[in-house]
Amino acid sequence: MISNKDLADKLYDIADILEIQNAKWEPRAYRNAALTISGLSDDITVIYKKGKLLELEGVGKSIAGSIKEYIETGKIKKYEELRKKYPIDFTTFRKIRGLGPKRVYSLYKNLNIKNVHDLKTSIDKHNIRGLEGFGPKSEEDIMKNLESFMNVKNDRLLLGYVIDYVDNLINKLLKSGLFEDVKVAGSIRRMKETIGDIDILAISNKPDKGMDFFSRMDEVKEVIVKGPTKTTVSLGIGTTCDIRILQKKSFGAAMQYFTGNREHNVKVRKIAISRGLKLNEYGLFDGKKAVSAEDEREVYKKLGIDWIPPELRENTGEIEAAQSHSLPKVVEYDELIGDMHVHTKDSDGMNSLEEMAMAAEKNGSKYIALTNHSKSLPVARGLDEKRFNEFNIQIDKFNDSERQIRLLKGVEIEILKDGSLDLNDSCLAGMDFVIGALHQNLRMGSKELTNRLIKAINSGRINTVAHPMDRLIGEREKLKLDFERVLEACKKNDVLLEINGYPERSDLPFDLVRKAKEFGVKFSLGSDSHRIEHLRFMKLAGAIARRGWLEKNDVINTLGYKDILRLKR
DNA sequence: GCCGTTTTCGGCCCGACTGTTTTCAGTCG
Repeated sequence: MISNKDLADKLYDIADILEIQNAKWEPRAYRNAALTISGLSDDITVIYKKGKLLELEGVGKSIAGSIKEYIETGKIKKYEELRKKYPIDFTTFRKIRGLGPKRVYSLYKNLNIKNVHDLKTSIDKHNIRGLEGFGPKSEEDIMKNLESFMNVKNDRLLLGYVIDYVDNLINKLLKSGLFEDVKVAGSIRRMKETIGDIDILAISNKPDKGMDFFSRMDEVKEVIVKGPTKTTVSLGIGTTCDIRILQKKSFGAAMQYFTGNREHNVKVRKIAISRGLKLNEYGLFDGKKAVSAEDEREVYKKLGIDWIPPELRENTGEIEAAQSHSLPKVVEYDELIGDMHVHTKDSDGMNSLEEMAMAAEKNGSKYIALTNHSKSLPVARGLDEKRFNEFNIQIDKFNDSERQIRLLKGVEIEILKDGSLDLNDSCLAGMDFVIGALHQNLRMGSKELTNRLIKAINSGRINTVAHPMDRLIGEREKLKLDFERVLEACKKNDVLLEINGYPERSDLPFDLVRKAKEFGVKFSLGSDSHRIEHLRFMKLAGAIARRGWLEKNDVINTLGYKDILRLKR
């Protein structure tokens, strides 16, 4: 079985080699195809079997042929032949900053450097300086970048743990008095679950001083590039940060330019070209005249495109929808008035019922569901029927008090190995909201696992499925479920799917959210809080909902307390 | 090699920074 990543790497390698051979446009074509494939949510093999390769952006007859060949034989003849001529580890070299195909080739041609090991040896012998186009500075930079490549775990950071850090950074910049405005763009503005770097845009009349201030902040580990309009640094938290300083009159264009993912931006710029205009970070231009620049909405409008919420700017159809004025009105963060997944210290949380309730009320929640674990999850000190009944009496007492916030009696119940539920029916009858969860015995075949989950969905006892894919970003892959069968069962039984905002989980993933919505399934959002500081993860769940194109009616957290109670099973 | 609301041929997103050049190629995002 081949992976999308392996295929994309091979296509990128082909592009690199073709570029060495001075091919003009083919490298770009191969890179476009590789980019599309690495961004797919479906397995390329599945797409191939459906006969839909040619529908992929950037994949034409020739590349589709190569993909077919790779899936069927495990090899691509064109790739093998090119690699025979250039036996270079391009895939690894691409990850080292400052080494593109041309310089990699020069190193190979002159010093027979084929891989990272060879590179290290040549650096140690100072063989690189003196090469045409390389000086002592180049050698030093390559050494530094090689070192940081070997040291840095190439993990992307989790959005949930970066947001506050970036807010703090921005506040420091604003407080310096050197900037009129500072905003975050890039993947953080899109609220992507993981981020590769931090993009900051700033307005300043004193760009030189502003750049000096920025590059000397405590958070900065090293300055990578520094100019009057653009500076890149690496930060102590293990990521790079770009800052661009602009004038107020072009800030909207810059926000547009630096927010969308690459494919989104390329497509929007192409639309500009098709209208005889040019779009860059300084504005939308008709010749030399700026048609619009200060306001982001205006930039889109002038291109005949409705404004697109940042979370949607991934080139997954949002541009076409915005052109035909058929974008969904995605759910707003402040429409999410309750949190449907909260733990207390009665199972594995850190705070009491009262502490969680009051913190949530302070955050603006109208209600939260207290959903502790059930007895068959001993590591989380799961509750049995008796303890749940006692706990629910505390909830009744709290709800009788004068406080504004309301608590729902809930449980995150174990779906046992045979698909049955971990608490008896009379206990479940006392619950307002039941979350079914798979936590244990996950090493079973796809069919068995799917049947187990569907049995629970068919039970008529659960409201939603906790973190349905059970993935942990960077640690554990998604469950091998037959997702379409799960969706059918959910729809038939009016069972929701959870969007779990806990950063490592971020589950359902947004692309599957969208698929589930198209199926007609609805959603419950939860922070999966285990302490009061986690309650803010509701916003991350909201972001995933928006990234999955969900509207107000797709999400139960937009309901009032009384309507939520009607969901009781 | 890919693609099409000016096109099945003739284009292909755009600009900043760096080091090594002496006006620019390479790299990055």
